[in-house]
Amino acid sequence: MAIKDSHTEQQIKEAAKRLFFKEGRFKATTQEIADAAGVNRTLVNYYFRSRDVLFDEVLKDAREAMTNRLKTSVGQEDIPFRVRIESFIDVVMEHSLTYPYMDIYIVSRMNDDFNHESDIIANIKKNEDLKMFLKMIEGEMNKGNIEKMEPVQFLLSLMSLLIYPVIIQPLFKKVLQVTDRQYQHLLKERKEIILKTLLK
Amino acid sequence: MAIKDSHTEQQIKEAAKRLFFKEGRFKATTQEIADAAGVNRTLVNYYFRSRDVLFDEVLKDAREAMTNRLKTSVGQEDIPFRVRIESFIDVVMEHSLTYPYMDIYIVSRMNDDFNHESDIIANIKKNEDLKMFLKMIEGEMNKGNIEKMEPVQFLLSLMSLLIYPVIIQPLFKKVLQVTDRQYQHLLKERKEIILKTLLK
DNA sequence: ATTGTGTTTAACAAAATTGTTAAACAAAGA
DNA sequence: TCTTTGTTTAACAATTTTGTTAAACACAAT
Repeated sequence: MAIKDSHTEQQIKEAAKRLFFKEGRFKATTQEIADAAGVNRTLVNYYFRSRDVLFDEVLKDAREAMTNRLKTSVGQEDIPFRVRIESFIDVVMEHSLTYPYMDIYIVSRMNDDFNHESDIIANIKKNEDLKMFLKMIEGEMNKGNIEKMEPVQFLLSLMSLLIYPVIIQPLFKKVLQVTDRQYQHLLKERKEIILKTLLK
Repeated sequence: MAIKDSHTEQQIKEAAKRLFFKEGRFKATTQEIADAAGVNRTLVNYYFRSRDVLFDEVLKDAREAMTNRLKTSVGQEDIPFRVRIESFIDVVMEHSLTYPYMDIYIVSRMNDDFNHESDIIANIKKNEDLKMFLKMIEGEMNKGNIEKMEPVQFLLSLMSLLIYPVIIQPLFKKVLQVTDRQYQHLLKERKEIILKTLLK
């Protein structure tokens, strides 16, 4: 076997993640993915059985990477709440800039997939880390550090403020008539704004 | 000519809006649209030349409807800022609940359409109403009613808090393990939360 | 050198999707 | 009634997309 090329599978995955999650090419074909990876299209079917399986695998990968990054930074013990939130913002913001369309693509696939064929999507569920995070938020509310509300609402607001400006970027650049540079600048400023907005 | 059926075109449009913007079926085929409208598929091509033209027309319709609703409520003269914002929230929230995926679908189409074939998308631009709205926000910042920042950032936050929770609904219902009823309840509560969050 | 294993390719088949054409149809007006 | 106009349908053609198969290939181990 050709050891040098054992990374073909990885190249295909990378290309798929790029097209699906980064460039938001929701209907990228196997041909386009193969082209982006610089390989023969048949290899997509050789390594992954179908386009859907490929999608599910890269989705699983990307979600796991995300979860791990959150665990090792936000999940640390004995750090003050504010630092934890800052950490959360950093990780999610970076992830969101790398793969802006990941979550939206999941939603899009959920909407298409009314037969519930995807195990990966079927297995998305509340995990312990999330429960802990929500508990922590609740604690801060009781301490009076955050406005009181359902902890889930705080999480919703936080995620909204972080992710929406990134996914809506192409449209807002036109609507607001700002250049790419200007918009990137706006995004960078958002961490401080989000902190001020949510942690008064 | 059959007067009774002059609404066929409208039925197709309604079905398209429903599938594209409400149900988030991004890759809905002309057949699916025709089925949803209860008409023969060929009629889609008869009334609209192609799927893309149909998309552009319903997009144009939906955006115009939205703009008009904003104009007649938010755009009124001599109303206090807070009422104006409340009005904005009401209109955008209602629109977002009716057509959650509209903006995202536009973005998705912009990402696909690197040849810039769509006039409707090409013609999206900053309008006077938006400029006025941003000016008004700036004014309130100077009066000290809102945290000072780029007015555009305020708009971004406002839109994020309003729209993201709606589009991410299918995913978050799974992640948070809440029922549809519970999530709808969360969404209803958001108006107050957004007001408290942004207009301290 | 040859065998075996995993990789890559081209050729093929099947299905899905789109758009066109020509004929059938329905109703209104001459 | 007959003609005209606009609507609807079925049949067709073209294209795109997917997935399979079998052969070619490369390399490692024997």
